[in-house]
Formats: sequence, C-alpha cells, structure tokens
Amino acid sequence: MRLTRYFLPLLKENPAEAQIVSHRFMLRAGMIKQQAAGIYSWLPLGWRVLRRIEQIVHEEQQRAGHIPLLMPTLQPADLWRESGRYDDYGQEMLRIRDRQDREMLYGPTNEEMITDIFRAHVSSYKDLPLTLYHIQWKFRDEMRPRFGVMRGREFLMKDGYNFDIDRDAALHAYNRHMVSYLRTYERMGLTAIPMRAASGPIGGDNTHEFLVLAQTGESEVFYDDRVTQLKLGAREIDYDDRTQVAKVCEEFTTLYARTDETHDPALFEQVPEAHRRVGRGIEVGQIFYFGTKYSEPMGALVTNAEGQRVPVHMGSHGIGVSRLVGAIIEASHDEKGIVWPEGVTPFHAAIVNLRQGDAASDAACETIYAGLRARGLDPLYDDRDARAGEKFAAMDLIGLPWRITVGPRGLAAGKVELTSRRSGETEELSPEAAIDRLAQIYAGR
RNA sequence: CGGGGCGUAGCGCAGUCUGGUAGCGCAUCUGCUUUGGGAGCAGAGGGCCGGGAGUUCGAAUCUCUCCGCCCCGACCA
Repeated sequence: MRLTRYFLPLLKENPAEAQIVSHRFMLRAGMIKQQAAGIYSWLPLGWRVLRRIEQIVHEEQQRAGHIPLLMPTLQPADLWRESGRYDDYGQEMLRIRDRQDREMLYGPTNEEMITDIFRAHVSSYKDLPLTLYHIQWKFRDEMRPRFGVMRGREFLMKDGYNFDIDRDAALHAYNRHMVSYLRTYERMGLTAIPMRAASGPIGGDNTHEFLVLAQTGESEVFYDDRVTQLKLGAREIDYDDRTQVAKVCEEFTTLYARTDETHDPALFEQVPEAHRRVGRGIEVGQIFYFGTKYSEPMGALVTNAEGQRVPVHMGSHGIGVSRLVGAIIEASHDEKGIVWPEGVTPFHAAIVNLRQGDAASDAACETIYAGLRARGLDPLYDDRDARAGEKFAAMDLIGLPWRITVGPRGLAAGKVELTSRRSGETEELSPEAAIDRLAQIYAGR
C-alpha cells in the first residue's frame, strides 16, 4: 500500500478522552474512531489488525477440530426465557422491540442460540463430539465503558460451544480449548496465563481465564512467575489425544496463578518467595465447562449407546478479539508508539523514502516495494513528500515491526537500512538483501 | 447507578467569574526557501461557541432544560 493512496488519519496530539496507552495510540495511529460511548468505527489500519487476529483465531480453532459458523447479532427474547437468563442478565443486555413489537435483544453471548441449533439437528451420540464457534459482534450495555476497545459496549468476540456425551468427553473439550488458546495467544506474540477464575453469569464449576500481564489490567493477579516462562513453542499437538492434551494443561495450570476472585492467600504462601508475584492482568479469554446447565432446560438431548435420551454436556469458550487489539498494545509499546508483534502487524514493513522525487531513491523504493510484494509480504510505502522526521515519527507511532529506510546518502554506497522497531537496531544492506531478510523473518508466519 | 468534570475550527486549548458579536497552537490550502528524526518565512480558508427555551438593547459568557462525552467508585469479557 502506498501511503499517499491510503487512509491513515494520524493525530499529533493526544485526544483528551484517552487515558490509557492503547486507547491513546489507537486514536493517534488512526485505527479507530469513537462513534458513541463504547462503540467504535475501525479505520483501515485498525481493521487490518483486527482481521489478522481474527484469522489466527480461525486457524487455531480449526486446527483443534472446531467448526466455524455464524449466528446473528439480534436474537429473539423467547430463547432467553427458556434458559431463564432473560431476567437474570439485567440492564447489561440491550433489549429492542421490532416493528411488530416483538421482543428482541442484541446478543451478549450465544449459549441459548447454539443450543437451539443443536437440539434442532442433533439427536444421537454418534454425532458427538461437536464444537461449533463463531466470531461475531456482541453488545453488553456496560454502565461505564472505558479504555477504548478494551472495555467497549460493542465488541468482537470468538465464542465457541462444545457438545459431548458425558463429563469426561466435555472435560477433554475443555482441555483442548485451553491448549488451542495458548497457541493462539503465542502466535499473537502474547504471554497469556490461564488462571483459575470465577464463573459469573455463564455458570459452571470449571473455568479458567487467560490473562495478559499489564499494569493497566482490570484484574489483580497473583502468580508464581515461573508460569510466564512456559511456552508451547513448536511442539506437535494431537488434539484428539486426551492424555497428551491433559498433560499440556497440567503443565500450564499447576503453578499458582489466580485472579483476585479466586485468590487463596494460604496456598499462595507456599509459592517460594522469590517467585511470588502480584500484578495486574487484562482478561483476553475464558473457558467454561458447565455440564447440562443449558441442555437440560432447553431440551438438548441425545440418545446414548444404551438407547437413553440424555442431556448433552456443554462448555463455552471466548476470546475477546477486539479487546486483544488493545491488550497487545498494552503489552507491546514504547514512548513513541506501538510495537506490533510480527504475527498481527497491519503491514509487514514500512518503506520510508527520505527523498521523494529523487530518481535513485524513488527507483530503489519501487524495487523494494515490488520485491516484497512478490514475496507475499504487504509493505506500507511512505511515498509522501514529507521530511524524514515526520515520516519516522509516523512509522514509529503505527508500530510496524520493520522499516526499510531509503535515501540518497545510503544509495550512493548501494545500501538501504533495515531497522527493527522493537530493538532500534539498524543494518545496512543492499535492497535485494533487505527483501530477502524480511522474507526470511516472515517465513512461516 | 452514586460522586466529580467537560462540551468553543479536524486535534489540543484560552475566552465564561466581571455580557458588547470569537482567539491561540498544531493540522489544512497557496507560494518561496529547506530536506537523514514532527522545518522557516509570507499569505489563505475553516466556527449557528452541543440543542432548545428564557433574561437583556445585546448572550460563548447569566438562568432553566434537554443531549453528549470523560474521570473516580460499584459492576463487567
């Protein structure tokens, strides 16, 4: 993309309403525009990041064997009366009437609807296990939205629902989700720690939240700092292998890690003092096993091998897709702006032409631009007729992980510069070598 | 929902107390000069001062009333 043909409305000054880093940078980098309290337009740059996160979530869900579909944002109230949650949910649920005066709601979650789909079409244990998920906009009418997309009212969320014949099978689904989530967050460059959590309005007795450590987090967290060293890495996971999946979960959930809701000071005391940490975290996902809480009242029954009709065992699992955009920024930025991890960056690299209009500089930039695209990369070429400082500041703000700087000075020696946004380190290379290096960096991503 | 604050140009703000017909910086546009970390000079455009109703000869400014937004708290992915 050429910057002169793009839409990237940068702000030099901090908008007054933004209090935390991610909100400030998202506004300044032209990623979002607020349209009402807790409701945002996603401008092109923000939209790109959102899409990349969404894509990673899709890939990892499908790798785990989960099946995508799409349910609507608006739901009939009657469905929620069946589970009893129409009254339980309270003012946080946005209620709407259509022109026929039918009661509707803008979905805050989809347990009822997915159960309705399930009961209409599945009646035998032979169709299990089944996990369906979607990525859809949700609405929760928070009393006080804040922190930009971190706590908006409208938000994009992946929510998935597993259906299993019994508790053991459903607990495997729970574990499978935990592992797939760990891999999802790692691909985004995040360390998200699974912590034993309280269940809230979803219900259920088994639940973990995934927390990204950040000072601006909404939850106080207590943990053994050795959990932050755990990595899934490149290991092969067979998501159907109950033993292997359970082992991975054990590995990640044995060390002490809890939010204030479930914190147990006596247990925490047993963590060696040198490893004991208290901090704050941003919740970026949660998984639940809740058994037959919805299937029983809503009549989601299957016939088991013994010929009996039994309520299906369920769990649900969510990843806050739009919230992750903010969380990643909270976890990865400096005073100049955002520092995108390679996995979610809106563009793979910036090309900064220091002397727009200079024949040699223009030609070198065009070569690099075409070369990167030929390698399947998506560069942002700053082809504005602007000064060096302005271009550097803009690219630092929007946080692309790599920058190729092209100017007459370097070109006299046949070199351009490749700079890491994260470390600031610069390497002088020929244009061809710079293209190769970036292709290597992104190989397999 | 309790407490506090704010709404004036695209963004950040002054002007409001003490009424006299709107200003600064950045951004934008034009020209010239500059050109490796947010340039300089000269000029230009852009506002029903959140909406409505009052008071007044006269309202951004005073009064009433809506609306919107932000912060702290309680709540929440």
